[in-house]
Amino acid sequence: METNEAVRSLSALAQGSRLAIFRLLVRAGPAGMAAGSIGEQLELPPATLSFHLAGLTRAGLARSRQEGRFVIYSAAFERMNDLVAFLTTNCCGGVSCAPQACQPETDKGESHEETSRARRRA
Amino acid sequence: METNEAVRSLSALAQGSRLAIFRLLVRAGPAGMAAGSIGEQLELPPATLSFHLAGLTRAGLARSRQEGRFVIYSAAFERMNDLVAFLTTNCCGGVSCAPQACQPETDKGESHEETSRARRRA
DNA sequence: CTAACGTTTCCATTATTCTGGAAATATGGA
DNA sequence: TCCATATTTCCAGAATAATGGAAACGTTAG
Repeated sequence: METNEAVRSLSALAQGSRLAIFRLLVRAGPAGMAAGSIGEQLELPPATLSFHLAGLTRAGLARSRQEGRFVIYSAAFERMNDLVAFLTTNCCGGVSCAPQACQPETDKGESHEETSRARRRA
Repeated sequence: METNEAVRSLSALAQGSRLAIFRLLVRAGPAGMAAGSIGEQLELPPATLSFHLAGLTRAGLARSRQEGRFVIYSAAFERMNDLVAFLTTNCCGGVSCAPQACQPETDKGESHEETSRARRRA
């Protein structure tokens, strides 16, 4: 993922309504949700909702498909994963520091070697 | 992690210079980097750099410690991990959809079927 | 065709953020 | 003490983003 794409995606998520919309779509899975349902659930007026949905779409984090009279929005999971990877790559210089294991000087009695192997399952 | 915290963190990352700074710090690991080195590497004037470092710090994504005449900044890995978790939780309704496995209709072929069912293990 | 519904566009107002020069503030050394 | 170096604060101009009412647009059913 390129830096500019990442900035666009992060900008899209850096706003209360859009973040709420995105998380709703993440929950909804590939099936997605109609624009109206989203607006109803989050209590957003149509114009505002549409503005934010357009933002998420422009950022590549959501897609839409027409289904009858409804427009169904769904999260772009692949893009979300790319973004997460972009943020965590080369964590600690790439040396034995799986993302979930990055815990700097925060705690006291932790070892310094045991986390070298990545645990990809959460 | 709370929504407002997430928005603050995402806002902090949603800007080219700050994203670059953060990734530099992620690479640097817990050792961190002096403010000056960051500015040098990214060619940012002092005022601009300080502005963005303050932003990252306010957002909880970086911390600073004084070391002699230098101020050393380092990434707050724990916060970064919280943020990633926040974005990916309840992916696909929580049904057997580990973050890295969320791949909806990404491929060239479209799938307009009801994919509300979980895919076991990608 | 017409009516009804769902969604988007238009628009103006308001609010927030980015930028960087210059000056102020810390820190350590001579 | 005084100087050099490192970083932050002050400031203000320029740019960008959020909001929501009203109207326009698309789609389907009757």
